[in-house]
Amino acid sequence: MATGWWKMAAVSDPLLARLGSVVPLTAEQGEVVRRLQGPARVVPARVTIRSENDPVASAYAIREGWAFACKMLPSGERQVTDFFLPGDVIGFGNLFLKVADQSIETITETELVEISGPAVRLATRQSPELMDAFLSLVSRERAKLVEHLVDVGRRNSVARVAHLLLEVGRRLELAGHDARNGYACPLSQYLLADALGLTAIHVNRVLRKLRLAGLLTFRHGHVTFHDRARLVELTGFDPAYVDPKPTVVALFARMQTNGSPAPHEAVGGRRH
Amino acid sequence: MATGWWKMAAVSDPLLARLGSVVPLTAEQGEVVRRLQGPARVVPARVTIRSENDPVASAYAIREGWAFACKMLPSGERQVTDFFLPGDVIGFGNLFLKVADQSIETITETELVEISGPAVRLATRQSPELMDAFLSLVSRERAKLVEHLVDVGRRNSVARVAHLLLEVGRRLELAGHDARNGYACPLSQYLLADALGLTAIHVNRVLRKLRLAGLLTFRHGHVTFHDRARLVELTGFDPAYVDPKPTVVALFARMQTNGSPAPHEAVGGRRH
DNA sequence: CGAAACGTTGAATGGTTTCAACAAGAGTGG
DNA sequence: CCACTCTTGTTGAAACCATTCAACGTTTCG
Repeated sequence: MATGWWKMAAVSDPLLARLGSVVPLTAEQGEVVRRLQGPARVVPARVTIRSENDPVASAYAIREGWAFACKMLPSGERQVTDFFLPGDVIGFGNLFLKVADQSIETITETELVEISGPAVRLATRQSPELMDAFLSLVSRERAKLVEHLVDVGRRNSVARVAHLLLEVGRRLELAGHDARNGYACPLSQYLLADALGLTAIHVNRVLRKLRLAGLLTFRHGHVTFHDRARLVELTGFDPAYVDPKPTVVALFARMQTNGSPAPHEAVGGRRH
Repeated sequence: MATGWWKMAAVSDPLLARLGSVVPLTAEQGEVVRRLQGPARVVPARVTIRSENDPVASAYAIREGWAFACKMLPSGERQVTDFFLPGDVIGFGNLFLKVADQSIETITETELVEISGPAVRLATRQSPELMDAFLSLVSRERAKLVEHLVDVGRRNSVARVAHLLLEVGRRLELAGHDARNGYACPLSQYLLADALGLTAIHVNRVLRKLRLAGLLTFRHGHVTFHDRARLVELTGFDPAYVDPKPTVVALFARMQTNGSPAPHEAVGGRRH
């Protein structure tokens, strides 16, 4: 962390914060969550934390720094599937696979906490609330993936780049950083390219276009939004899929007390 | 089902089959699984079973027919995120979101069973084995999504189309159909295009190219593989992500009996 | 039969990549 | 501290791939 320009305030317990944002947890449950985690560990930049096909025994919480998940193709190309920001909890979706289907690598120096998979499994069995919170995180991971697929499949390169930078900004805001008008961003144009299905060269040109259009500037590791309204319009960015929603738990609870465990309403008949 | 040419033998209980392929279930647990499901219902082709932003109260199992999940963009374009085949269980990944993040529509006439979300939730709380099986299905959904993202982001159009057709073939095989050399396939070129981030017109040209290259033929609703080896080489297709693996359960069980609930091994130090 | 969805083809256009080259910044070791 | 290297950023020109527009054939279904 020689330069440290991208450094941000570390959350004391990211996992607890994330789970708690979904379901209110008692002090006792908070203690259980704390015990799922190993000691904090500092990993240098550009280190592979876990490789594809490695056995999966843990998830991770990032207290500080940036990382990403990717998959390599036989041809040597790579597809970045997700970026991980300070405060993010990662790898829950892999926890029930025998081997990891993606690698995880650090971008900057990163302080992370290992979360024991088996311990998570035990805890969720003992506490339904924890299971709900846990499943919520998995759902969020999935929702991000779906949005990413839409991005790559059906948006043009300008909207693609802008959309990703808006998403990252929104996620930083949710983690308590002020990213409304911009943020420090250690993502290289190569990483952006591999996430968005473009070449780094083209990402460069797209960034120039965005800059000349007065929409946003991404230079020297800093993203600045110049015209948020037009950016949102251009990309169709809707932060719903990253914002922490109260889970469906409330709904479930209501249904149970109504004594109607299996409602089979008629299937809709809309035609397209 | 006027023509019925694509009709296939319906599985008696797809949900039970899928869960059972992951974790061995007792007769008692099988009975619980059976009670999660509503009556079978036949839905015509081209019907929206569930729309984006609808509240999520159930998942579905397809006894027969094909369906797909998609997301619409403000521009009116759509991104197909997954196809659902006979025997597939769908929508588990959405079960813990408040509202659906994707629509689900039938392609052919479809016979499906509704699976009550609240009932699933209760069942998984009472039976750890069911929870494992349930989480495994969610993981598989996620793995398919990741592979799809790689497809759209980093494969050329020819490999993209071929890869999707290989995947569908493999999934049909796993469901007990003989699809080694080909299969009946009701997917239109428009659907393929919206799944793969291409235009229908271009999909048409790509299919011609594949046909002329002697690799595969997709015409009149039937896919035929002419040179599987070269197709696999061309696409880098590795069915691991669709094949039902024994869950990580065995591993977990071993760790628990070792009395080591939270192993925090050193993080790997590989550099890229 | 007629309508609607799906498939097919050509020609022109435009977006993206490729290749090649060079500039700028960050980190390393003498 | 400077020279060196490595990574990242930047630009131009040519080649390529995919889309668009427009038209027509085919199949399916009411």
